[in-house]
Amino acid sequence: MIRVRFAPSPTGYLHIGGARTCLFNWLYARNTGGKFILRIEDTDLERSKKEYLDEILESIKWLGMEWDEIYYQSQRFDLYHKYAEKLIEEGKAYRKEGAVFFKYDFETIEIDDLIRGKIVFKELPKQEEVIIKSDNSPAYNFCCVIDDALMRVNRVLRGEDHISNTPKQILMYKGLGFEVPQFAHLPLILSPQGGRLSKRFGATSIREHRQMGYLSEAIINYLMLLGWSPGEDKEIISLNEAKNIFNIKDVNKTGAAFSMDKLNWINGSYIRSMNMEDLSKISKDYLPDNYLPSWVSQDYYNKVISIFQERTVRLTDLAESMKFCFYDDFKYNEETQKILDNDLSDKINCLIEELNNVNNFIKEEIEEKFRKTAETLEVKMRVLVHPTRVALTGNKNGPGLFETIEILGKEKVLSRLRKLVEYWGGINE
RNA sequence: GACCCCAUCGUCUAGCCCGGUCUAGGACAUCGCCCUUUCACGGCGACGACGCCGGUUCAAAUCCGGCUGGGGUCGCCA
Repeated sequence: MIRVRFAPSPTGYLHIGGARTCLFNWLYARNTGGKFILRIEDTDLERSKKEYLDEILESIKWLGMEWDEIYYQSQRFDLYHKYAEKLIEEGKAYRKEGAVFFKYDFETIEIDDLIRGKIVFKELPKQEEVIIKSDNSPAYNFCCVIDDALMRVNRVLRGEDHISNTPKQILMYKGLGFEVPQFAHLPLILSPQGGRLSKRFGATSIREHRQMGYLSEAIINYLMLLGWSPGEDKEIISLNEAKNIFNIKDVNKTGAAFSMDKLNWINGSYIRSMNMEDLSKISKDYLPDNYLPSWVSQDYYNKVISIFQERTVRLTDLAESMKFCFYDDFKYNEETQKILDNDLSDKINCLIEELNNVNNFIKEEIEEKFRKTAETLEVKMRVLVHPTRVALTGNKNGPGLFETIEILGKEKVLSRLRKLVEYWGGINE
């Protein structure tokens, strides 16, 4: 049975790269019917924080993954010390400057990487490696080897940045008398410019992306596409579908640059495909406190959401774009004012009258009235449409005007149109 | 600098393992057209890549070598 693990260190929030490593481990385990282990590498007591730990666990779950076993290195210090003692007794390690060093002889090391094939190290920069630090805490490479061996991890999938750790670790496996697992080094996720994904590039944590209005399905979908392809020109794919066809052999070797544009596209695509109930519910998590006036009914809210659904890229966009549906007190801005340069009071007054006569206030009837009015006044539809949109929404573009009118309702529509006429009156005085 | 990894459109990729089906396919982005009351969605189209040099071969994006370029690691961090 295949046993893989994701081993985050709770010294920061779960970032994009970590999430992708976690994802590929998860996919590999689920595809093969193996086990997915989570190991918290909290040996750095100084930098490890409970806050980070909680967030990492939360993010993994939020992304839709679950683990079969979880371990904490901070609870296993005795174990590491025991093995260190054993190595000392066997003459494979020694104490020096208050620390314990593992010593190894120069030796050619071969890694048979599942993704890269054979990797050969002809020499190593050092002949010793700290395994117990002078403050008595165990060092990374040592814990990693002991845990992977004891947890019976037989496939180690990790970032390419760990390739250079691998020969040291193999030497430790051998020194400890453990069986060496198979390794697979995943390509790195690079910044949009191609360099290292770091602070320079705005948001790196999953948490931040969630806060920015990205859906977990979109993030996970996008991450999957970085270094792996489901084939058949498929781009939108769920975690569940992916787990059925994932194969470690199909993973690329090349680093992949992170593209916000593509993530945005995928996110929009998922938003568009959501059902009303789900979108309505989740969208509320992204509204500022006390954003919705008390008079707003669920039915009205849903209708509003429905006209914005196909033009929403991130859930956080909604609060701003929907504003005119809940508030009357918007101003015509500089850009929209240009559309109101011509005083069309007479024409808009006709329109007000016509709309006032609509009994069944639905978009078909409303459109009908618009066409009729335009025809009577011998003007193009656009002459009426554009100023009306500005009067009703404050913006020069947005959802279809007739459905917007239907949703706003006769009362709001007429009062906002009258306000426009007043505005023109004010200018002319 | 040493060691290691990588190399197809601007970006993510398909194809490469098993050479001919590739005048290299798809997606994002960009641009244009259509739909249309605007934006968006959708549809159609354009732009756009096998890094370079050698070798093997009747034939190379595909195999081999070198070069160049990019990336990673060189912590008593993980």
